[in-house]
Amino acid sequence: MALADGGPCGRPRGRPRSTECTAAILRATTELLDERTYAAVSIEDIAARAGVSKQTIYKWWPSKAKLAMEACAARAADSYPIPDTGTVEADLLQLLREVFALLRRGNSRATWASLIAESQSDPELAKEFRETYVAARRRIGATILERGIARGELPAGTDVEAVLDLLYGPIWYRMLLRNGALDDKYARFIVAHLMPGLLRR
Amino acid sequence: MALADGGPCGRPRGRPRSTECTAAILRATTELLDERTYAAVSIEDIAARAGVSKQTIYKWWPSKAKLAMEACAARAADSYPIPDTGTVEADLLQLLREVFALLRRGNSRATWASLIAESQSDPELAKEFRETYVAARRRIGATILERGIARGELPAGTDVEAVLDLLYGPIWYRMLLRNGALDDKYARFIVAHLMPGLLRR
Amino acid sequence: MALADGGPCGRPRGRPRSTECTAAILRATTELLDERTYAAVSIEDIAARAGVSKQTIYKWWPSKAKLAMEACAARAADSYPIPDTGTVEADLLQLLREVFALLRRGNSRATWASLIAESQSDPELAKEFRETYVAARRRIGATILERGIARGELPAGTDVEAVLDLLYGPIWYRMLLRNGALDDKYARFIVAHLMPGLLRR
Amino acid sequence: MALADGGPCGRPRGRPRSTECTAAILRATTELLDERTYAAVSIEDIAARAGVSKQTIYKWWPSKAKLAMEACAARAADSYPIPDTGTVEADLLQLLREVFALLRRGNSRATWASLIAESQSDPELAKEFRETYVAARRRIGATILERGIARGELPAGTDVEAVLDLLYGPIWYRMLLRNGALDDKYARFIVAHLMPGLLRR
DNA sequence: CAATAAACGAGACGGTACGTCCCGTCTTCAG
DNA sequence: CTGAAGACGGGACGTACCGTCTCGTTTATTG
Repeated sequence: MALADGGPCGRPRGRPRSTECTAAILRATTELLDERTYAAVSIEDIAARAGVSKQTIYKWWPSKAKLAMEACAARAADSYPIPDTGTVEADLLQLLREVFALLRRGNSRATWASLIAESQSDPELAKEFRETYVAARRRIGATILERGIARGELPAGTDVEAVLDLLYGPIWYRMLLRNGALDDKYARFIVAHLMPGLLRR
Repeated sequence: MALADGGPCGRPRGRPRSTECTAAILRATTELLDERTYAAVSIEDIAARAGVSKQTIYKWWPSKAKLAMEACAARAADSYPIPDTGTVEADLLQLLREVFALLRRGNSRATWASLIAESQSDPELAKEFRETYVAARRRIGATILERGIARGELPAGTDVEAVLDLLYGPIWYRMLLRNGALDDKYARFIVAHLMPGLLRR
Repeated sequence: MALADGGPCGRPRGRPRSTECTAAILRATTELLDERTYAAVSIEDIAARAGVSKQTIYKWWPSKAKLAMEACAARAADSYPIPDTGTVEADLLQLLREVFALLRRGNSRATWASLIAESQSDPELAKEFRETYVAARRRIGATILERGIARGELPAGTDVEAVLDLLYGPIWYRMLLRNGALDDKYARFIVAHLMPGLLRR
Repeated sequence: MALADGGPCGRPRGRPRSTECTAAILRATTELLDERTYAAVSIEDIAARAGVSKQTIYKWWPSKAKLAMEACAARAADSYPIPDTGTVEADLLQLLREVFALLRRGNSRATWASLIAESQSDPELAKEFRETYVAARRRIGATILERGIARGELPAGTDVEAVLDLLYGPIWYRMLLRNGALDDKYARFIVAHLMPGLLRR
């Protein structure tokens, strides 16, 4: 029991993975993605910027997409807490504002868009994208809605998953297809139009 | 006026553009996009399949993306009429059903997704995408909403553009990020939850 | 007759192969092989020096070895005539002198050595090497010997092929294993010691 | 004596493990060189086969070539005695037969060829090759010739070194450039044609 | 009915990045 | 301290397409 704790196969052998390397690679990736579009960033560019050999990158990441995803996600690591103001409406509004703020950092918006695209032709990537990043954000929305149901604010039969699609959909739509503003006005509009359909009649 | 009819600068000289060629290229593109992912289809593949030289493709289309977009759009050419049942709710429902049906044809869904991705790093493409294809669909929704306003079903101050974001957003969201079903149930869910926020209080 | 002359399959289609390219590649190869060792010359170096893309090289030559062989052989293209002085001894002496002179040009000696090595692990290359370059030189020696036999200078039963091995062997030996001088003295020594074993008793 | 011989795990304070290592590395090298061409064997392959880390190899051998040379030479370690039959002709014949026999073992022939090639671009290796392996074999031939001179069979002024070139040259020539048989017939031919030029007139 | 001009097939070409292989060096840990 | 395990920087490999560029051929219109 105590021993098994150490990992799957005991002590690591050989030279340990360099944390500096990992950091340099992620940093270089983030920088380059902020400077240019995803498509214009090559693995060779990243290697050069990070002062690392290509092989080291290929050793730890299977593709540019996975690397970009990780680099992009690291930015959102200092995760915001789940809003809890007392009403579903205020909670959702705050949630949207935080999401918008995140997407405004650097080139995140365009990068995420490219990753979504990439994931259309890479099922493995799509899976990770959905299960790790999309799911994480949905869980926050789900918590808010479930609290609303528990509180009696929303009806018991609410289809939480589907409501989340209505909540998040408009964000990605503007971001990907319309190149529209993700601002406070839009956040308020979404919530204002969603609430009447949600509340107990 | 009468002269302008022939084209921008008089009569065409030389050998006219081969319609067979154009058709063969579009057909080959459609076929290949149905067989593989967008990323796995190269211009050289298309040329080979169409029995055409690369140059001929480059002559008429600036990029694989534009070509794919045209091939994909041709599928929706036999365009549905704007629904007009008498109520906004029924109109919107029918609209969504028609959109869903289109996206189920062949590999359209994945291809559109890839094009959206591509357009993130190609402003020219993004512009065309937005102005031609997205706008065309939005106009239908806008017409429905405006009729509702005229009819007094919806309040006069309705922000039509923003409402359309709420309407179309959830579709693309499921399609791109969730890989979820675009079925009748979803169409009804969207409309049902949207209406309370729209109707005159 | 007149038509068949044009080639195996009529007119060549598409853009014709650039003779400038071919020349530039061979020139670059020769230059680089004179500057450095065979092992230190990469296809990428050659491409860079020739101002040509790697692909163009790979299109026409299957390997660095074949390219080097061709470049090296081009140097000996202005081929010397078969000596014909009247005696086998004088003919062979002149032959050796000419061979030595060729091997002294640029870095030929080291390059041929590397090609011989390479051909040990590349049967295709070995075949070409033997059939094209080695055979061409042996043919000259064979002619000299056969004239000697016809003239009655050498016995009728002389094993020409084996004698050629005795003639050429010592050259390559000095060149490859001993790094010894290929000078006039050596040429005379070889011939002087070979003749007694050859002449009619 | 008997105890020390015992094996790898006899004495706790016994011989250092390095001899086992050395043996394993040489064995692996020999095996791999017999299975594939020199070029197709990498240091990493050898390390893997020997169950040894790369570093251990680099610690003792500066290059794959040196290692291969040693492994290849080890095969000839059970060195044949210098022939001494009474006549130069018979001695040389026996010498050639023994050399041929050695070169027929495993892949020796191809490996030596590759080493010769490698030595063209590695002066350090060339030096060792010449001074250690080539010289060792030449010394045997030299001894035979010098005995012949002492015996009065060969003239006093014989240029031993140059004669050795005539003797060994044809071997390597067949081996490297002609891929021809190294058989008894060839041995007899070489000696038979060499002798008339050597013997006192 | 030429002459002209564009469309077209074929394919060579310069270029960029790919993902892989192996080199030789390094860093850590076990015995 | 030796040696295994293996991470790392580096450099070349051979490949895949890109988009451009000649060519020769085909198919219209125009003088």
